[in-house]
Amino acid sequence: MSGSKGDQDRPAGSRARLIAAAGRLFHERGYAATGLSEILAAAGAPKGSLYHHFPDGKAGLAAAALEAATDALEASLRAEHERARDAAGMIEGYGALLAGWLEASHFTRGCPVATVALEVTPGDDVAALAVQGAFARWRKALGDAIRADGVAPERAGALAGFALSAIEGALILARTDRDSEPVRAAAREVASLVRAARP
Amino acid sequence: MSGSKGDQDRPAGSRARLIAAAGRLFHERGYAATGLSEILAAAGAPKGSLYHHFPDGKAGLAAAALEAATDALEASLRAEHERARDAAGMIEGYGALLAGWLEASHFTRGCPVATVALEVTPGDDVAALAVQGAFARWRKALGDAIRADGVAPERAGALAGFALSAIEGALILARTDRDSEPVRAAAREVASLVRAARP
DNA sequence: CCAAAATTAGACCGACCGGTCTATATAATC
DNA sequence: GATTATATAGACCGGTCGGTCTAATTTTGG
Repeated sequence: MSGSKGDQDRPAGSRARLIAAAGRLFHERGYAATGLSEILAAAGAPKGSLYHHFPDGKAGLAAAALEAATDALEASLRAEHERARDAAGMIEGYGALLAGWLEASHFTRGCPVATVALEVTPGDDVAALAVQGAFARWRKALGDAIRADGVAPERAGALAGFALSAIEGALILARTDRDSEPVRAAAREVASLVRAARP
Repeated sequence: MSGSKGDQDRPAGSRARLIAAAGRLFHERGYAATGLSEILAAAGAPKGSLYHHFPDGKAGLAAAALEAATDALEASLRAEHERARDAAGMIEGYGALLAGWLEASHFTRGCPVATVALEVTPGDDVAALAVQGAFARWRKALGDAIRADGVAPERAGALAGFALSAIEGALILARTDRDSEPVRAAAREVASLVRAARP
């Protein structure tokens, strides 16, 4: 093969196509509402491939898709931090980015993790951990950036959590109202709080 | 019967029991993940009753459950406004209320509307409208309270939307982390913003 | 008391669910 | 080129899905 194992080749291995298709469908419709047959059809793969690459079936595929989405979003967040000078600018820029993605998907894709997060039931340990981990990583990335601005660690942690809350919530409202303004507004409000917390 | 049509009697008519059971299950697990058979079993009603009271089946039942939940939450919000003196106090009190409910349900019930909101697909017009309406009503209730404090209407509207975003997002994080602190924290942050906006 | 309406009851339906399994094809390794 | 992993392919399974339909029962109104 042209790439190393785990990389997605341009013609795309079926494993990568399955993750991509599952990610998109879970993102838009949710976990329970998405059938394996839809995923298979979207990925152009037979069932055998799915259970070869993901012995745990739908749940394993979801875990992989969740992790991929988390990686991508965390990378975007950190990239946005490098682009902007400070944490406040990062947050505003990230809000704009998310708002743009939401519009581009015609308001069908908000936060890929939240969709699954609300379907997790006590007992779904794998999914619960994946979702928890995703939020924890974003919170850490946000906290790192805010602390780098000289904000007191305790206040920085609180602001990171609050920023995450506000943006997650705004994504839901924006998706529902088919209007990305709430996301940009939330980012602006939070950025303003972060600026006020700087020494 | 002891009550007028539409009221839920104490022994409870099957219509009311269906709405209650559906509300609870959709709230905890989501729409797609909840089967009719579970709802029927929880309500102790046969299928005939469901399709008699809700000719549109699962979707109609969900709409009714969503409306009931919205009514209850809006009433709580307005009651909290009467209890507290001002909008900021109302928001903090409401955050505490939501946090308490989340804990009481062992972190299985966050926002009943958000769960369904994220499963709505373009074409689900009834559900989309119900969800949109729920958020709009809460936003209005929040805005009314903030305006009553003398905050400029434009700023009050923005703060109401932001408050809703923050609390909705916090409910997701709190449910995921099994820790209600994000909800109280979000309410505190928003309340502080509202106080700062007063004349 | 009886007819009419409202409600309950659940058997039944085709479609689809996620998952298993065997057979085949394609690559990698010797 | 033979052998062994790796991956593809899809028929097939029991179970459950949401929904329909007929019959029995209860309640209501005259």
